[in-house]
Amino acid sequence: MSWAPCAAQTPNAYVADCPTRVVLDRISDKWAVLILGLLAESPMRFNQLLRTIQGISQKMLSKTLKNLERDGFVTRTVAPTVPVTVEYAITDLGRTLAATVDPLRLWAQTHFDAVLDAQRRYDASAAGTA
Amino acid sequence: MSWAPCAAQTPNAYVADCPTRVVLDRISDKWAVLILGLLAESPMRFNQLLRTIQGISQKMLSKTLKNLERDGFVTRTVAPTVPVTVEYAITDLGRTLAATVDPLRLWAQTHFDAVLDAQRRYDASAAGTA
DNA sequence: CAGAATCCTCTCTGATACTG
DNA sequence: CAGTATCAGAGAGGATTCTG
Repeated sequence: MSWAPCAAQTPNAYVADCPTRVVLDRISDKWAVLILGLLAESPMRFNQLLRTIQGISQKMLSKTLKNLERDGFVTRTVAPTVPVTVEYAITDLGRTLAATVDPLRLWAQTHFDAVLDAQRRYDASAAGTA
Repeated sequence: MSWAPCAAQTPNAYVADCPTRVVLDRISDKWAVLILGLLAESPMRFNQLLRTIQGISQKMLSKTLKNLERDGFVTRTVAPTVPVTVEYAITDLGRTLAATVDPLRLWAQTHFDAVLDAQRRYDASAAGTA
């Protein structure tokens, strides 16, 4: 709902770029990338993720996992043990996404200081402006 | 405020990865990537961007540009013409970010169908589950 | 263990009106 | 032209409670 940018009819390729927005929206999920990264290392169970991430609510974990599963990035496997056991694992598709997002992590680490510097400069001059 | 994941003390590298989150949060700004992409092609003025993007509100454009400027991704240049003219341009830092995000665009375009397929399958089976 | 359902708050965002 | 200020609605997300 409300895919405004998709309706834009400008000749610019970036504007009408819907698939990109879909992906970016998933990436922007505060926890999605984090979970994907964890699952890329090894499959995990629900409460295991809940404990590992620590800061995520049960609701958000549930919701995020559901989204990731829906997009085909992770699989959900239920083992009919006594207290039911559910394991989440990354898919091949999810793995390619994780691999694509990874450079962003490196960029962030590399340019983090530059960004912080820019912010400090901006805030300093903005203080005088206001 | 509320940087929960930063507070997590797990041994996993992904969890405490703050710079990544900062970058992802900026990327997740619905319009930030779009604007950055436009400015990467050529500098633009405020209303020019407003008209080009078409679907963004003036408020969001203003806010997003301010954020991008604060992070050092774009510059804001005021020309003291009769009705004041403001030009926004991408910086070198912004350009490296745009370049890093670009693979994500390609990934999105390449795997968009796979994601849609996964969603359809999920929705179909979910219908039976519910 | 692995969630679903409920409540409630707080932010994001759009629409509208005003300014230099 | 290039914004800022204000109001109001929608939705994200946390805390808590309950279930199979």
